[in-house]
Amino acid sequence: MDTNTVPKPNKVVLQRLKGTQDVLPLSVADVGQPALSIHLWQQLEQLLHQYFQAANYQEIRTPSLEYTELFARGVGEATDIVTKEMFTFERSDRSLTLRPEGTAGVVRAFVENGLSRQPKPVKLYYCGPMFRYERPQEGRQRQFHQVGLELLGLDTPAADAESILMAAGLFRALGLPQEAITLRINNVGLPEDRALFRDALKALLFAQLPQLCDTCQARYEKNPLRMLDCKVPSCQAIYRQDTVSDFLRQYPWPDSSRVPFEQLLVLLNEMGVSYVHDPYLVRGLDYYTRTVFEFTTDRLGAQNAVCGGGRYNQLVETLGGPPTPSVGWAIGVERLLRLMTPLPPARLDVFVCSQDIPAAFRVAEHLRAAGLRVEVDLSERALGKQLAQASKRQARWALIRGESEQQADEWQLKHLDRGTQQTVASLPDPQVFFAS
RNA sequence: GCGGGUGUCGCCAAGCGGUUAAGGCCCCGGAUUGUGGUUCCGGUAUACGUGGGUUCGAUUCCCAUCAUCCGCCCCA
Repeated sequence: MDTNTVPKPNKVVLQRLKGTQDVLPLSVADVGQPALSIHLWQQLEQLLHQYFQAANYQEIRTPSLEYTELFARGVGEATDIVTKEMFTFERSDRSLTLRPEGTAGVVRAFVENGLSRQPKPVKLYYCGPMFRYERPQEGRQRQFHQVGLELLGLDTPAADAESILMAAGLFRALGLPQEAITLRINNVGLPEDRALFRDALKALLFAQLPQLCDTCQARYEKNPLRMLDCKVPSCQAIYRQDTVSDFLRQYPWPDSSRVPFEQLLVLLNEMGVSYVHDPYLVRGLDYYTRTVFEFTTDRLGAQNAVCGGGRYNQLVETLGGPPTPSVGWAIGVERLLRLMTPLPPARLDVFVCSQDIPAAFRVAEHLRAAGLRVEVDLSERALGKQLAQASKRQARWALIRGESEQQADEWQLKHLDRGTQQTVASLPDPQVFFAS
């Protein structure tokens, strides 16, 4: 470091934090650009609430800030998220963290507010910002958003199936091309069974341990299943050899870990949901039991996961609640938005050009009450200028009032696409005059 | 944390050692003191990311730094 270089006070405080985004409105003319717009966001949100509520899921909103301990215990002490990706700070000798994912907070609220006493299953969904301290790149931000579903209090193949169907159905409802999305699914067993599975896997790989990368060697001790997720080619070569692959595919899981998963696959087949049973699929969060799944796409660059989830039968207990087997998933909203096709935005119906401001406000209120989108020109400029504004804003109609109209208490109604114009009353009938 | 690319007005973008640092879009005004979308004219702006170095002279070359984008890792 060059010690005689004194960094000058800069504009940093006036900039967005790295990895955060402003979501901006786009004008009608801008739509079609790939930029993330508030317009597309609203399109998603509107459909989202309707979609979940149609299946009787209730929205839950939990704080963005929680005690650090919640995530340490909920997500898992050894996970990447907890060890290196959390925004954590100290306040009044408590450690606080901006939530890196949604499930832990939802489960905390479920326990704290006694939702565990409601009839099971409790069906919840959420949508909100999450925070992870990572290097930003395409499809990855430090503040991003997730839509999540949690189905609490039931351990049936049907519950797993519904959660997956809800995700797949949401993609369909949002108009995503089906061929762009792949469902991958796997069984990681119940904890007590997974311990044996893990030991068996370690025994199988023991001989090749020296050939594995450093990360894999560390995972061999701490979290052997995550080894399978390794991207290093030399490691993958080892994991993909027949002995390992056959082991994964043919591992004799006890009935309690195996049967419900097989029933789930039958249900998915029955429902015509296509999936890939990927024995190498493992997930980075510690709380999953038995079913894990992921929806991936090939259209988003390196960040190919759009939805991840699975069953978590012990998390609620871990966080101090009664035994509550549950299943859930989360979708990355920004990634989802990039797969969506924007609808044409609603167009401005009426632009009111007048220097008689009270009359302009009155007619605007009148027409808005009928559901029209109406804007009043506030510039007090010449009518020609105001009309130019009407065009720039791509309004369908302009209501024009100059001196003579003010005398007669009427408006000139101009259809801006056709150029036709007629005289209307001071409060024209929306049904009659703004029909087409 | 580790690689690679890129930084010139709000946006796009020329200049690549000596320029009043082009041009286009947007915005504002005028032609048109009451009628738009076309056209013509004019106008606003702390624009060369920041700090050093080389040089008589740096937007241009070198170094560092910051920001941003893409990739690794990880995840949604």
